[in-house]
Amino acid sequence: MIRNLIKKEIEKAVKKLFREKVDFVVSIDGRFGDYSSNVAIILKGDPKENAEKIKSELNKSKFFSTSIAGPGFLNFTLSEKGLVAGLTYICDSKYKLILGKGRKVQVEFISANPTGELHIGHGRSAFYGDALANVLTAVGYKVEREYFVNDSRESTQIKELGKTALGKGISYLTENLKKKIQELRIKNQDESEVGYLVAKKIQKDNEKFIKKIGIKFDKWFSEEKELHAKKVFEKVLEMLKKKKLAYEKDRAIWLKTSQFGDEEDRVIVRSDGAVSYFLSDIAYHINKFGRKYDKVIDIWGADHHGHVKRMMIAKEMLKLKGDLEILISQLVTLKKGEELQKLSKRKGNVILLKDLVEDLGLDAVRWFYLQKTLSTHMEFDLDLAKEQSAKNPVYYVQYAGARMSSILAKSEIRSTKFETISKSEILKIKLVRNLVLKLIQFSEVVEDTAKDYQVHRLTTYAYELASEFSQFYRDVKVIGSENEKELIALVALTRNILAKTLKLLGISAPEKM
RNA sequence: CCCCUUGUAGCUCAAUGGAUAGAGCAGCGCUCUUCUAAGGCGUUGAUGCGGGUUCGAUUCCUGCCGAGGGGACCA
Repeated sequence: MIRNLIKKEIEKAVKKLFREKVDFVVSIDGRFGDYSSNVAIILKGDPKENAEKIKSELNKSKFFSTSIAGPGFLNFTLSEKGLVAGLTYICDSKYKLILGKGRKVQVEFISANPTGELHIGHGRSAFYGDALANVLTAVGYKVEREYFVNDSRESTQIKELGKTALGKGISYLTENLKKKIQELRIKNQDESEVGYLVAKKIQKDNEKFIKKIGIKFDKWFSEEKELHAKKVFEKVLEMLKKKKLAYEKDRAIWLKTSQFGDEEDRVIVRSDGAVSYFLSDIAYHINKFGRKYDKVIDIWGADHHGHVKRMMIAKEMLKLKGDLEILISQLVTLKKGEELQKLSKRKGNVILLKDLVEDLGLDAVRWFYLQKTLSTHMEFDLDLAKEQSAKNPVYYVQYAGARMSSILAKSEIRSTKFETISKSEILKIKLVRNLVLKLIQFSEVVEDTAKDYQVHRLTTYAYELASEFSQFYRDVKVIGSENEKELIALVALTRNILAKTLKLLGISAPEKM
C-alpha cells in the first residue's frame, strides 16, 4: 500500500517534470531507506539531475522523505505519518486486497493417477497448489480447487492396474496394493473393470490422506464419470470434425495443431479406437472453460511440459474464453549414494508422502516444500531431510509466534487497538520501527505473490517477520513498560500478521511450544 | 540430434536488469539474576566456463561443459 502510494507520487512527479512515460519499479529495500526506486536512472538525461528534480517535487509528501544515492537511486524513508498510514491499512478490518475483484479462478493440482499412494513428488504440487489457492483467495479471487481423477476404464494405466490385480502383471504392485486386491475378492475377469474398482479404492484412500494433510478440494473431477460416461469425447470429436480441425489418417484421428504452430499434428484417437490423453485433456478443458472461469491454472509435473504447447494451441483452436496458465513443477529425484533415481510408481521406487509427513510432521514438510520455487530441481535425500527437519526454520517462526502469545497472555492489558500504536512515542524506537515496517510489507508481499505465483516468498517473509520480532523481543521489554499498552497492541498485531502468513502457507501457529 | 528446465557458500535454498549477491544449516567466537536460549550478537565462506547487449548482468542473448525432463497412436 505504502509502496503503491510512493509509486503514484513518483508518477505524478514524472508526469509534471518529464514528457516521458517510464516503466520503473519501487522495491522494498531496507539498505538505504525503506523503499527504493530506479526511476531517475531509467529516464532520459543525467540520472542524478533527474533524481534531484524528482526529489524536490516529492519533498512535499508527508508520508516519506527522499534521498539520492549511488548512480541515481531514490531512497524513501517513511515518516511517522507514513508508518501510521501503512499500519492503518493492514489493520483496517474493512480493507480487503481487491486485486482479484471477485473473478473466478480454478487451480487444478496434484491430479495423481489413482494407481498408488501419493509420493514425495506429489508433495510439491500439493502444497504449492494449496498455498497458491490461499493467496489468490486472500487477494479477492473466487478460487476453486480441483483434482482430476484419471480413472477412465479405457486408459492404459487402469488396464495395467487391472492386470496386476488379476495376477497377470506387476505394475504398481506394492504391499499396500496386494492387501487391497485381497480385500476386494475380485471375481470379474475384465481388466478394465477390475482396474477401475481397484483405482476407486486407491482414490478413496488418497482423498482421505489429502484431507488429512489439510488440503480441501472443491471438486474431484472423475474422467470416467464426467467425460467418458457422458459421451463427451464423442461430442468433442464430432465438433472437431465439423470444424475441420481433425482428420483421419492411418486409422487414427489427428488434430491439426501444426496449423497453429505445433511441430506436427497430434493423435486424439488411437488406431485401436481408444481416446488419447490429449483428447481427454481437451475435453476436460472445454468442460473447465464451460464453467466460466476467468482464469484456469494447471499445475503439471515437468514430465508433461511437452504437452503445454499443444494444450495452449488446442485452447486457441477452440477459442475457449478465459486465461489458461500452465505451471510446471520440476520433478523430484531420489538421491541414493551417488546415483540419482527417478521416482516411478510403476517400479515401486518411491518414498511416500505419508511417510514423510509421519516422520517430520506436517508443518515441517509444508515448509520444506514451500520454501523452494517450483523450478528448483530437487534431489531428495530422506536422511538429509530428517536431519534438516529438526532445524527447520518453521520452528523458529512458530517459536516467535509462541513468544508473542506468551506476552499477550501474561499482560494485564487486553485492549489491543492498533490506534494506540500510532499515537505513542514507540515508533521512535528503532526495533519497533523495523518491526512495523515489516508488518506494513505484508500486503505488498501477498500482492506480489498473487501476481507472480512465487509462493516461497511467503516463507521468506514469515522468517523475516519472526526475525524482526526476535530482535525486538530481546531489547524491548513489553510487560511493565510505560508504553505497555502500545507495545501490547504491536505484539498483538504482529501475532495476527504472522498467523495470517502461516495460514496462507497452511502451517499452524501454536500458542505454546 | 532437437526442445524445455536448470547450474549461486561445504550442504539446503533466496535475490521484480540495480547499489556491498542474501538466509538457514554446518564451522569458529561471544551471550541466560531479564515477557520461552527452539533465542540474540559477531565471524569464515559462493554466481560452472567463455563471449555479447547495458550506465549496471546471478538475471537478457550466444557458444561450450554438467544435471533433470521431454521428443510415443503411455499418461
